[in-house]
Amino acid sequence: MEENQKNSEELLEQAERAVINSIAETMDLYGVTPSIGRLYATLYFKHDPQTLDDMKDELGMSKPSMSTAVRKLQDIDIVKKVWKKGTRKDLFLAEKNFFHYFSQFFGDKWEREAKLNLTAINYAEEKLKEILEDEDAEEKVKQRAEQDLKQLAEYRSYCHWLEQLAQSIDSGEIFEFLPIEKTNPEE
Amino acid sequence: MEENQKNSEELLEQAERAVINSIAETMDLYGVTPSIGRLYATLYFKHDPQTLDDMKDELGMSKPSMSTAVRKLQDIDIVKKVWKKGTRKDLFLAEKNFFHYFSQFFGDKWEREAKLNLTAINYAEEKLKEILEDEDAEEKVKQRAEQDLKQLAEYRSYCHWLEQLAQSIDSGEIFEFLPIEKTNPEE
DNA sequence: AAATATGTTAAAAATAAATTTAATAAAATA
DNA sequence: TATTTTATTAAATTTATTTTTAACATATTT
Repeated sequence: MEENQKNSEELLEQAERAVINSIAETMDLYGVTPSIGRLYATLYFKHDPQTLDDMKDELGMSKPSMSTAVRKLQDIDIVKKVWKKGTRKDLFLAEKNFFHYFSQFFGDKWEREAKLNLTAINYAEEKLKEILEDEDAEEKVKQRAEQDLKQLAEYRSYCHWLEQLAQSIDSGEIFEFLPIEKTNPEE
Repeated sequence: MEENQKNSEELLEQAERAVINSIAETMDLYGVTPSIGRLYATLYFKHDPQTLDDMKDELGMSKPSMSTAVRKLQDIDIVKKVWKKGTRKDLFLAEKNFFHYFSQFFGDKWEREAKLNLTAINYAEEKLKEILEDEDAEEKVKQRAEQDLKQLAEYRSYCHWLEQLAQSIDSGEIFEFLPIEKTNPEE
């Protein structure tokens, strides 16, 4: 029985460890460093809020590292500070809903990308049209301006599409097109 | 007239420069360094294929840098090597369809993320179920195993959803839900 | 108010990534 | 086949990022 208890704990450890590793490995996609990814993955399996000291012991890193890492995770809204009576230390809990995270992250990124590029495209189109309207401009330059304008029109389409996508994720509309399915185990 | 020709060229330069800067700035989203992003942005406005020497002159960097940068861009399929009679130097042309790029990039990333995590989730679920079936396991451990299983079921849903999304982008189905619109200028 | 506990900022150190120069390899011309 | 041109790899350098140690600030307890 002693034996078995030990075994169960080991199994639990193995199970969690496997998922922690894969989360940490894939989290670079969301713009966090491996260490910060690993911190999040570790918190993902904590069902009670953790202190900075807990984290530093768990990961074998310094406390300032934990402090900055956890702030980064708060910035991207996947870790929250919680309050508990009687504790002086700050306590943190991981947001476990990946959809929330996904939406936030890509929504922001795509919106930023679209906005920035659309601004540049608008500016460029203005200049290029000036060239086309200038009777004294060299033919070669005019041709190139025209070619650029054609290209930029396509780019504009793409930016607008990105905005649409971001918006449909933000509003949740996308889940009408691609519903979230409660899936059954074993693939 | 001399004056005006000069002016048109300047306008063209300004127009292209603005878009090059914004592309370079947003391209980190697609996992390339600023330099490589800038190289792509520069190639985006070249209507004739460019040699490594062209690029190195344009960006003021070394040839080996251009060589590795252009290979990276080939890897992610947004630059193609082209062949032209009579030239000994390699020639490269930018893929200008951003949808193509978007699909490729996120499709791959999301598929990889989903696959890797699903593998870990499957492994973990197996172990956790073993714990639940073990009569000698401590109650505390069993409870935690159950909690983990619940969490992982949600995570599995997310991974499957990601796979769906990747697939619908890959197949183009997503464009039925979010059509690409030919947009008109000035926002 | 002094002592202690906690978290954060700043400087320093360590690590990793990007870039260049130099060396090598491969291909093309003479 | 020797020479030249072009591209790539390897080593060295530079630059940027991450992490730590040490100093500081803030709050809490005694």
